[in-house]
Amino acid sequence: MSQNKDRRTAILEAALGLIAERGFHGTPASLIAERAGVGVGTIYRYFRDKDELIHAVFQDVEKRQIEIITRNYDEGRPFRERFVHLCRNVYHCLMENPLEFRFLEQYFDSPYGVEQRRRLDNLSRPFGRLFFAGKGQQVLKDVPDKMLYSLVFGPIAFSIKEHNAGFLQLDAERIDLFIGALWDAIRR
Amino acid sequence: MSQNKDRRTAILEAALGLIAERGFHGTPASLIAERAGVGVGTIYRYFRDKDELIHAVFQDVEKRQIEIITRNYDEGRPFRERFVHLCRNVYHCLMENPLEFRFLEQYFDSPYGVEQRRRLDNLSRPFGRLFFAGKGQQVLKDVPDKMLYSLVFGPIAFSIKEHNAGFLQLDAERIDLFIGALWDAIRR
DNA sequence: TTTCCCGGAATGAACATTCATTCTATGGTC
DNA sequence: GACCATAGAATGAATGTTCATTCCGGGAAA
Repeated sequence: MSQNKDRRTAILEAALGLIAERGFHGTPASLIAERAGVGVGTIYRYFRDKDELIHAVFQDVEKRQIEIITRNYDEGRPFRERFVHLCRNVYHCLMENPLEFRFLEQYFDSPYGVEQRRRLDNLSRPFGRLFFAGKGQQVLKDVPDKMLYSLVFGPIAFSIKEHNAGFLQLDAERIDLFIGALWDAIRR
Repeated sequence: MSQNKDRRTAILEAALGLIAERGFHGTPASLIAERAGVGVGTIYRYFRDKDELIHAVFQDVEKRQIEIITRNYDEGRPFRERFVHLCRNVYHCLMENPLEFRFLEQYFDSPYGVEQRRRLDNLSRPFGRLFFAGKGQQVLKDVPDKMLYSLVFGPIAFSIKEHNAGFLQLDAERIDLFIGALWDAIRR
């Protein structure tokens, strides 16, 4: 019973790690099976085919991320404070698990993820509410939400890539510096 | 003589288009040959293997982009004006050729492009000089160049993706609105 | 015994790459 | 000009490899 759960999880984790490291190309089912400590055939007991496996990995990752992003989030706090909190959480959860980040990168920019592009909205729903309120209170620039998303997520994703590639050291202080700049970009 | 040039070019263009549309996976050499109006074997006359072809496509695209970005660029103009000019050109050249943009996206976020990540520096060298001057004159935030890059290229890339996916209409006016926000993010 | 789950060898499809052969262009000879 | 010889480019069928997926023998649980 929990054996099932464990195997499935092992396969998902192996796939996540391998795909993050080697891309979709470079990770044959045989490798996934090997790292998961499982026979090749077993993969097909849990997932119809490789595509289904990959989408399952995505959903798994997404679920965890949403959980982290909204952790300790209090809609009652002042506006800027909420923004900083959310951004910190985003940085946190993307930097904490570089594997997940690399997987998401690949996923969204590949045919797999194109259909799911809208799902980004899930990740950013709390931001959506924040932006709505902010525009209403004339705190934020009065531009389409998508523009605000771009101004916030664009730099975050870009900077984490640079960080992971070793070109930019991102410590807590730098991150707050960044978030300050993001705020400057979206504030009225 | 120019026949050679033409064939090579035809192969590069076919590869660019197909990879942009279908990803690295989905484009076998046979398809590239077919679209280029060329025998499969011919590809291997011009490129050692598929990897070399893909890197060649990248270099080709990069060259054209640099040319466009620095077009009509006058280092003598005032600071903010230069910034706006460069940003407009970046938007312009990335939006003008969605195929090239999609190719670059895939390339950079795949094992192919990781080793070339540094090359982004080529694309952004004029920005580098701008940032250096701007920090010296205390016009820009005194943070690492990579942070400034992230604050500028991150939103640009992100917003163009949204545009290409049909979620955000980007006309000249919007673009200038964007560039204004980018400026707010990096200015002191 | 029956049922269910595993592993991993076996299968076949999809590809990248090669290479024997066919073309084409050039220039020398009459 | 007509003819031929040669070099080197182009071709695509053939090859070998790499997978995703299937299948079957074996063993654990019931």
